[in-house]
Amino acid sequence: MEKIYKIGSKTFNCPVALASNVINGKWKLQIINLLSSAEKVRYHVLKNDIVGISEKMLIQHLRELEADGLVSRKVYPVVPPMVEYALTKAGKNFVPVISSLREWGEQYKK
Amino acid sequence: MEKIYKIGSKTFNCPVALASNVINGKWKLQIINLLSSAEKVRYHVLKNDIVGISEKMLIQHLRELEADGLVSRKVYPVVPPMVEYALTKAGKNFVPVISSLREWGEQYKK
DNA sequence: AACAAAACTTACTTAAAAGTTAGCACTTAA
DNA sequence: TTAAGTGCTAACTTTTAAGTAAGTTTTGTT
Repeated sequence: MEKIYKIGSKTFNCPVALASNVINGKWKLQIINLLSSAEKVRYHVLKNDIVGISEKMLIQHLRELEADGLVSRKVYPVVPPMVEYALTKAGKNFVPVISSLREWGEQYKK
Repeated sequence: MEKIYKIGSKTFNCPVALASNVINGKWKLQIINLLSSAEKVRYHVLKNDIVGISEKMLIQHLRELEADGLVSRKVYPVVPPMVEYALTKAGKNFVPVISSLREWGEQYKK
């Protein structure tokens, strides 16, 4: 019997392969990173703080993270629109990964 | 003045962006994961243990990890060939990231 | 009447990543 | 003489990711 790891409809044979798949995407880690800095973050804040990201990619990655259960989305029925993104439980569980990743990256500071 | 993070000829404005770039690639985390399981690992072991990877991608990712300074390569002049891959200092520094990633992934075990 | 704000959506193009198949080099063993 | 073992490389195709630019909605404000 083989160990099986599942998220949504995706199946993997090791936890690292699963995690790797979930964070695959040019901006995913940066999005999670920013979301981890506050309880909730509005769309335009994400857009402004992640340097270089296009709206298309931001939305696309947010939707994927939502589908994978790391991110939640709350819409307020106002005009102009207001949408807040936040980490779910699974997303918050991911924060230690981001922290160690950030710490690793710090060694390359110039 | 903006904080700048550099690895090779690549420049980033945040450590997470840098790390994200280094591990970008379908199999990179799995390769680092396997390399972290021993002092040195032979090419065919990597090839056999990472389910689904093609030789092209394995070599390509190994070369990129080498270029980014996480992996070292040692060739023994014998026949049939023998090549050992290992984590460098920077690669070993990355192991805590892999560990927390693996732990996060474990919650999806079925 | 036009414009601004916020959070998108759509259509399209380009670029990059990944997959496929085949082949090579060298030596030993069957 | 033929095959096996090991670690690749090259050429090519397919698939996926990412980028670009424009348009949409709703209401308040100038």
